[in-house]
Amino acid sequence: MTEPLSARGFAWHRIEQTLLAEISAGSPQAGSRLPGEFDLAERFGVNRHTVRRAVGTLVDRGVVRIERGVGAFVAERSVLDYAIGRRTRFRQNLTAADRRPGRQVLGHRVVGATVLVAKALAVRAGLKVWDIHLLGLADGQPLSVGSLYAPHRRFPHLMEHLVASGGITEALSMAGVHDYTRRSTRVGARLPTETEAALLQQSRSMPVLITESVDVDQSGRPVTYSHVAFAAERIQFVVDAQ
Amino acid sequence: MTEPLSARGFAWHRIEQTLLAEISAGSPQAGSRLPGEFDLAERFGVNRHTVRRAVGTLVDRGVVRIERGVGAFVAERSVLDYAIGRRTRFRQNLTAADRRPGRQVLGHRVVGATVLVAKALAVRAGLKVWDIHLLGLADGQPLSVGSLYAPHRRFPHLMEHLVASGGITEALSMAGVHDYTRRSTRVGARLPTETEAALLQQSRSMPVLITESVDVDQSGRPVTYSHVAFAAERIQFVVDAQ
DNA sequence: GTAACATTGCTGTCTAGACAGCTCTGGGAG
DNA sequence: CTCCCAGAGCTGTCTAGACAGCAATGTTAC
Repeated sequence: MTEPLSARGFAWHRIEQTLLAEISAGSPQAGSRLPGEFDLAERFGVNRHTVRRAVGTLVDRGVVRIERGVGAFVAERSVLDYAIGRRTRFRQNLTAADRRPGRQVLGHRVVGATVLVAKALAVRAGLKVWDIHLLGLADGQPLSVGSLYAPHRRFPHLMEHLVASGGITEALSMAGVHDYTRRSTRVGARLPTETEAALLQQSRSMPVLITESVDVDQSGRPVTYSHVAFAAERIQFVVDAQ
Repeated sequence: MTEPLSARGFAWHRIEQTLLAEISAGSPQAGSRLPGEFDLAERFGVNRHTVRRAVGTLVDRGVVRIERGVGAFVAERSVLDYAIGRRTRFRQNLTAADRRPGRQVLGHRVVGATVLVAKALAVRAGLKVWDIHLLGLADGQPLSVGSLYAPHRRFPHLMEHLVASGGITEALSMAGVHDYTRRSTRVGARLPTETEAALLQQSRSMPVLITESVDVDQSGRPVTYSHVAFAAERIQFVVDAQ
């Protein structure tokens, strides 16, 4: 919910800060359960709804995770370093961090390129392109979700290759593109849509990092364009000078 | 507040969707005022608090902006493209986008380098370093807030130079570093702290993009280390292959 | 032993009302 | 004419209570 800057001094804010301090101090350990709403209300001498307000902001911050009908738990997390550079590869990045990579095709279709996609792929608007909806996993946990666009004419069997090999690099290789490099990446952040939050299994109030990227083949010709949302609480991008 | 995935079907969710659709359709134009809480409550046949829940989620999404004592307004925004590369410069990026750049020193002190800062600057932990708290402005509106770290021994008069010139590039030049390049940048996203939200004049539920960067001089020696939070709703990073 | 059921404890939604605090506006005092 | 202040209109906080819905537990019937 909205949290004005004048929040200091209000009961719910005081309770939020107290709980936050206790969690930081390790009193309710990561993963363990918080007292119930009625217990907390009694402890702080306020109504249950005021406690709900305080705990709600902690959920928004990602400090606390709530299971309906069960209780509130202190959240736990770990952040992945994801290198962005000329040779950005999902699989490579994850194995480098000792995480088990996973790809899942959520759906695919052939559509006319929008102006944005067409510009990125350097084709004319309306040209048939693949739109492959992909989920990226790290150790089985969802990490990214987004669309991969590629010209259908140049890669008519891309989906079959993708299904057969399981990796994008491999699928492109089967299609004759044995090497590709990242030409540009745009990075932004926003709150996720309902669908994104559900697929990433994260709260709607935790941000997602948005990347829009173009990969080109050895001759500099655009091969794929990707629009991907990453769970910001589980990832961090690293841009090194090349 | 927390928004479970089973939200569909509840009154507040229905109201949220209805208002969202109307805003998307342009009925309450960007910048214009929404009806008051009592009016909306009457219109949807619910209690005022249920309307507040719905509007609150729209505020969290950045669709609506609330001014206390006045009313709720449809938010409007514009996103700045900010290039991240070897020659990343705040002033340059802004003037390239035809925005008026501004810097404001919020405070400065000399501290012992933490392990993190020491590692970035390639000095021993505990060495005296500048910690200059800076606010970055675009057309007078706050865009970024963060700390700039630099070895105090090498740049004893950095603050004076910064005040005299107003720019980091200029201040470093006066200290003998006539050119520097970005060695690495880490990009992440999270929700802002209370202070950050206040300084950036944004909602606590809108994400900030976090960059940690190291600039090096021509000999490759680290010059400055920066930890900066950008208002994600007003900026987008562009990483181009160099 | 096991499957179906009822109970218990918890979170989620909604209503109703009271009061505080902020912003703007209009009227009166100077 | 200007300044100040009261009031109107609005959002923010908190209380109180009711009921729905979910999950785990224990109990009963087979």
